[in-house]
Amino acid sequence: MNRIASVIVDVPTAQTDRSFDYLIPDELKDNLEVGMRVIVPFGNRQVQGFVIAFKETSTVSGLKEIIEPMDIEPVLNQELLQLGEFLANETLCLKISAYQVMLPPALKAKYDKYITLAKDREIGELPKELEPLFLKQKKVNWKDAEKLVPSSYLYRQARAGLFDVSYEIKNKGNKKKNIYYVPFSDQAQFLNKLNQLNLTGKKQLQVVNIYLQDFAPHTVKQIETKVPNARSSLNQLVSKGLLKKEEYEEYRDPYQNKKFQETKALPLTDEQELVIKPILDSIEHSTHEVFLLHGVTGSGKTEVYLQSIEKVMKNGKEAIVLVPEISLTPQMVERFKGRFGNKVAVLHSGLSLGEKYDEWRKIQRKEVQVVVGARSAIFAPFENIGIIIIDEEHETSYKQEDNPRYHARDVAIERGKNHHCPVVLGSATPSLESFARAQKGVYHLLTMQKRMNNSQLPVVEIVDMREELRTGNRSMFSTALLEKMRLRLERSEQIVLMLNRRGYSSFVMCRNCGYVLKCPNCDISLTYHKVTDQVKCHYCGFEMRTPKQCPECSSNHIRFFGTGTQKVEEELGRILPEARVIRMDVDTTTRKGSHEKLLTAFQEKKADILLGTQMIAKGLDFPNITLVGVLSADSSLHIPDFRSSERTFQLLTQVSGRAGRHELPGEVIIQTYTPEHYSINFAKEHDYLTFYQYEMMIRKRGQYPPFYYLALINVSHENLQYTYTVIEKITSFVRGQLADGKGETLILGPAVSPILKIKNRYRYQCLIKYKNEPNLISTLKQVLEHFQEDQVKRGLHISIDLNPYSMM
DNA sequence: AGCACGCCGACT
DNA sequence: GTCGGCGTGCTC
Repeated sequence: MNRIASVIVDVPTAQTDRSFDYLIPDELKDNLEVGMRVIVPFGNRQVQGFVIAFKETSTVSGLKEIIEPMDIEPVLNQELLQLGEFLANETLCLKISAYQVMLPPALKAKYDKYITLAKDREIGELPKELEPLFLKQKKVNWKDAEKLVPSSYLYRQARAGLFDVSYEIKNKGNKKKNIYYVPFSDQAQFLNKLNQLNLTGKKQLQVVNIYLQDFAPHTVKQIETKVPNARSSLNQLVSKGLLKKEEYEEYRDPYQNKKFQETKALPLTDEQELVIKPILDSIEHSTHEVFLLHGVTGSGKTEVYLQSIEKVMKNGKEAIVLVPEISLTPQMVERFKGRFGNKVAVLHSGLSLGEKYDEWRKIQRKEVQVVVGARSAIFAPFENIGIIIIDEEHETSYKQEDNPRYHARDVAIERGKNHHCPVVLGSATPSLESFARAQKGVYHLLTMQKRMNNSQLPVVEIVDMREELRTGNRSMFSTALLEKMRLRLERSEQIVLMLNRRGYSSFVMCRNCGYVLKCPNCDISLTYHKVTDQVKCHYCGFEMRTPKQCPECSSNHIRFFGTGTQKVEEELGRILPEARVIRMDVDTTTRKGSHEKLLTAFQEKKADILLGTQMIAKGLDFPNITLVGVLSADSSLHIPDFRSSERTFQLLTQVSGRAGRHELPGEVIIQTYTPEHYSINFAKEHDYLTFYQYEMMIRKRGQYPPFYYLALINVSHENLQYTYTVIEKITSFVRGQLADGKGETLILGPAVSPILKIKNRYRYQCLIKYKNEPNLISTLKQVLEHFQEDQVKRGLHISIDLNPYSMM
């Protein structure tokens, strides 16, 4: 019984996207579980795989045996295995990719290829170049050998029998282990043994004294702080049987050096009471329900989350909290750690591979009950989830932009169903999709309209920059904004300035011939970065020295147009020299922890102005901010994407919410060249509902979500002609399979992607709009299958995104 | 993905 | 005739 295991192998292709059966060797029978990773023979090599099921018979004869398990306990539980199937179906990804995405990256298999000299062959038979390598070690990394001789030679000689080739799976995420010296047995026996031994060594006695005091495990390092060079004495005590050596797994705790202020549950406002009641009911009765918590900025959503989680923990269950890119909001971590202490694991992209692995292990070992994290934390391997919370549910970072292209919200709801628990989506500006569902009664809508501390929403003023230009103000600051900034500086209150464009200028043009510097790899103009005197491409990372002469006409009238954060910083230094400015954008926050450092500095009032891109719009809660300035609301408005109005509204509302959250009242200035735009005007009024209704009307007219579902097929290749041929074939195939025009399905394309070329690849797309299309998934799978070969051999990329969030 | 098998052209 | 090019198909 159970002699056979079904395994999904780590070979990411469509042809191998199914299970393969393997015999379980007798010695593994009791130690192998579903959900473990194993190493299996596949073809003539070894690969990693996931055991997804056991069975007694197989339709395949001549099964091979599993070589060995990689885990002591399963890394995926039953629910996650099933969730993988769900992901593969819903996002058209390979099963193996679905499973990989659920694990911390440290557990992803990496293979190394090695060659060894075959038996009865001599080193002398090797070419001279390889000799030193083989003299040093028996097993030589293929990549190292490849650097010295052509790989064709290696292949030929391997076939001819000079080398044996082997594969080794290297496990990146090594557990951080420490060796501890532990007193042998219990205290009585320890003393007993000590008396028998009659120790003479001075150092040994010193060491024993330490153990007599605390009777606890110590590392060599710890002992050596009291007894220098104690290593050999410790080892002697081990050989005498008084101590024993043990390896303990040690966690790298990224927050270990930080003190968290302990907090208690705060009394809830009437609104909060009203809102939390149905959530607590759902927790109590273990019913799955999706709540949309719509609360204005500063209305105290977090306290509702915290107290819901408290209830869940009291019931002995676990909680998952998703926060958009958490490193952005250390304040959030603080609140959770402060309330729940070491019961919280934190997972986000700012951690190292090892740190992520350690946090994940705490979850796996049930040492924590709460996980706070970015998107992928939705796969936390809990087994008894009592609530899932997604804060800032409208954030686009919850959608993963490469395979598997999943949305954390969908996964959360699926897991909520599995665990019969509530899912809470919170936002001041819910996505249209979610709010529409709440309106239809699919989600349970909960509303909070008042700010805590009785503070008022800030007064928002729109400044027409065309008017400014007419009155002769050519600076990037309107008179109104500048005046209000001066006032804040006088009163030593703080200012937040947002400009959604990094770098110095947005494009570089020759005034003589009109030539604009473009990226050689992408269809995008280059951005000037003054600090390094370089021009950079923000899509592929291309950078070069700024040319002194125009590459087209050789004139030296090269000028910089448009405004980025760097230029604003420079300008601020000129017009408000007394102001201390912190600039925060991708360029100043790449280093680990730099983000937090900048924010802390601002919090400690070491600066008057925080200037940044949209990354400063979220989550900041500093009482001293009384002015928010949006330098140009237009940059996010004119992106060719049907969601650009929604994003602009969300961004403006979020950033406005940074002002006047506490005692001091806040003010917001929005500068724009299109002051009549509805996104800007409804944001000014803090009127989500009217914005929602207006935008819904536009979506209905444009046949966009939430009225239609979308599927986007994107094709890219180095050759323009070939790319077009492929997308044309795909589009006409899809037209034939789906009810184009007949039912409520519309197929648009082929069309050029909004950015024709990125990283030297031309891009075309086809957009499918549908309401109910039972053939969709199978049709798209056929597309992928049909072009599978071209993808491998000709370097064609086809991506299919169901419910895309970026049309680029 | 990685590898064997197998069918065609250019050489000892 | 044979070596080696890379198109095709398979991996429990």
